[in-house]
Amino acid sequence: MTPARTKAPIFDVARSAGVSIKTVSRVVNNEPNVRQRTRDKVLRSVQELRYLPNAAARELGGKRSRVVGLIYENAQEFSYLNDLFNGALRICEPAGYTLLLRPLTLPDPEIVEHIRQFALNARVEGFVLPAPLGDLPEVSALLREMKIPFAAITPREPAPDEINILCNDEAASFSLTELLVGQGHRAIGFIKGHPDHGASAKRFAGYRQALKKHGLPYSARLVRQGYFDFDSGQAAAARLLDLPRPPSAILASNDDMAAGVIFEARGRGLNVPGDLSIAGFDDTRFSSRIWPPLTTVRQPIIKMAETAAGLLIGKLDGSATATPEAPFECEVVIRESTASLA
Amino acid sequence: MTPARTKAPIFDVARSAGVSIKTVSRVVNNEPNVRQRTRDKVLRSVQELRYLPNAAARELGGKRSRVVGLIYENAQEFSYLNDLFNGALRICEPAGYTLLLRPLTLPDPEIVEHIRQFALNARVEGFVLPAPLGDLPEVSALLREMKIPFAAITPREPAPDEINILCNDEAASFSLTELLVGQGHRAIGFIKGHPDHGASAKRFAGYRQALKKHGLPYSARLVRQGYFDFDSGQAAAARLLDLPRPPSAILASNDDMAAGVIFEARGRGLNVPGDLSIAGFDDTRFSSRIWPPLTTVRQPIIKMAETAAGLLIGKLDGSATATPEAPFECEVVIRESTASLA
DNA sequence: AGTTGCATTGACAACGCTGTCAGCTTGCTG
DNA sequence: CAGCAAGCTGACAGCGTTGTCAATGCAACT
Repeated sequence: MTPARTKAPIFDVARSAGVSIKTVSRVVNNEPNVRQRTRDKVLRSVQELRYLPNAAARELGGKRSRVVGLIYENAQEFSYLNDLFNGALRICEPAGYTLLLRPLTLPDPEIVEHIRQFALNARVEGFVLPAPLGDLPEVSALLREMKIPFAAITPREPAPDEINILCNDEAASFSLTELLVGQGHRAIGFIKGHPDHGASAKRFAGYRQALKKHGLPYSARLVRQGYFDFDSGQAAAARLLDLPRPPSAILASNDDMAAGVIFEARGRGLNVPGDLSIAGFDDTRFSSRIWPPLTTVRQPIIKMAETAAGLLIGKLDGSATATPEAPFECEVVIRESTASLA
Repeated sequence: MTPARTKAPIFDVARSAGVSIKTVSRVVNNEPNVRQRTRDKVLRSVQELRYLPNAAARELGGKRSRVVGLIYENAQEFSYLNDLFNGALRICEPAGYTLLLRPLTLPDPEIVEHIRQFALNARVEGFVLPAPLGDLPEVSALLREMKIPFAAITPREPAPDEINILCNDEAASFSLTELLVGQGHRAIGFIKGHPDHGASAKRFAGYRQALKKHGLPYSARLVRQGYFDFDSGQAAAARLLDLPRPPSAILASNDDMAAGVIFEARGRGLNVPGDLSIAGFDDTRFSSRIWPPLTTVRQPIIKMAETAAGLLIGKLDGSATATPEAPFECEVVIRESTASLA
């Protein structure tokens, strides 16, 4: 008894549409050189039979895995990662791409090997590189060597031939500083972000420019290095508040550090914003939920991730459109952690 | 000119080891019936040539995709998701499985269709179902229909033939309540969690039991329904604090809601813990970073996820070991949001 | 009508594994 | 020492696509 197997799904579609499997393949992959009438016929059969191409066979036959990798620093703010993932997924899924996540613990002396293994194992065709990964020279060198294109999100220095997603951190920082100046603050402390992140330098630059514009003196005393984490924010705040003439406002380069500043301030019995105004960056999930709710800057991360994934997929699909893309706009969110100087 | 192609990687290994490709396949897949000497020879060649099996070919030939799906409610606490993912990944990766994430927005009338599509597209072989997904009957029905095994994490009602990862929420809630009682609190408010989550009922039960044990009257006035989110916590707190004789302590069924309670308390000028003690559940990233740091309960989520993934893979690989698995232990973390009644 | 050239289509061989099954070895048993 | 079962190994046929290339159709030309 010969089993009445129907060879493969694609055969069924081909038979039902009265064409060859190759033509079905062409239609499914949106290739040119198929008459409209034929295309319609095939499409109808595809729908009718709920045909779903077998990804494994596709990859084996066609050398394309349709896998996009998103590698990230595991210490990153979760809400940032979540937005990143959701944004990228929103583009990848409908485009028929699989989005694969891979956390990395930095610093990692073997990062190159880790990424290489991941790329090989998962047959990653293109990477989304959120900060600070886009700034690690060994990483971009590896990807270039492996000929895997990538989209860097807010890298410090945009790589010339790659996709870069930027946002106007500097302008946002400028605005935030101006806000504090407008509230009468004269001694404004600043906590820098992690030096490996592209955003850190930009945020600092915006701060300095705003001071300059308003004729306020820049004082290195009022600037401390932080590392984007809560503890470093708290430590930096402690040192700023220990100053003989402490600042009346502190600008932290992200919300985690700003939360650390609030923590430290409250620990000292200081009233926020009465005694000390505090602002951060990123508009984290908890920014609006700690007390007092944090004045901060919101990046359109979801949109940025969508754009990154979209451009990357465009490149992979060959429908390229290289892109200078204007930087994305950040938005200052004013809440209750900042107030006019009494 | 015939290109001197070496057929396929596995051929090279076979040649180098002086065996057939089938034997290489056996060794790589850890199948039985290979002499130790042969196995060693092959393994040596594998290492030497850095052989990496082609996943697509493997899937096409063998009908196994080695993909584990992790679907989750997008509104979940990020740190919870992060732990979940990292835990599961820690097991999947070395085992040669790919872990695929898929957020779901609940409630979703088309959830079944969404999961079906995901399972089909990604050829998912097994699912990890964190709460509350393990409790949706349509979801488990679908997976059973598709014959896809799953591991449910803290489901309300463990499914008989599936893998269930539990933890002793009830005991932890009991301890937490006892702690407050021990601090002299007599009127202890309770904010329930989302009714769809298995943990909610257990946490509530632990609270009641502790009251009972210590001879404190149970009062429905002091219990409010919440939904695990900040806002519902704040709203519930508002109603509890509006009571003619408000509680001196509030136990919220998770940290997000506890943060809402703190927020509400501070908004009313109440001193925490001086005027009101507050405790939560989950030991979220921010639990220790808000002011005051939160007394809470920590679940070993990473371990739970590891176990879930491990058991699931065991089932998929056929090296099953069905598992009654004792529930995991939660740990009460005492911080500064709770204090003795003055 | 015969040509030319391009658009359209199909036949068929990969792609790199695993499953099946038959064949060869071993080690025991009687 | 034949006989047999169990252990081990390899040949070969898929698996469901896509790439290649040859064949065909068709319109616009001579």
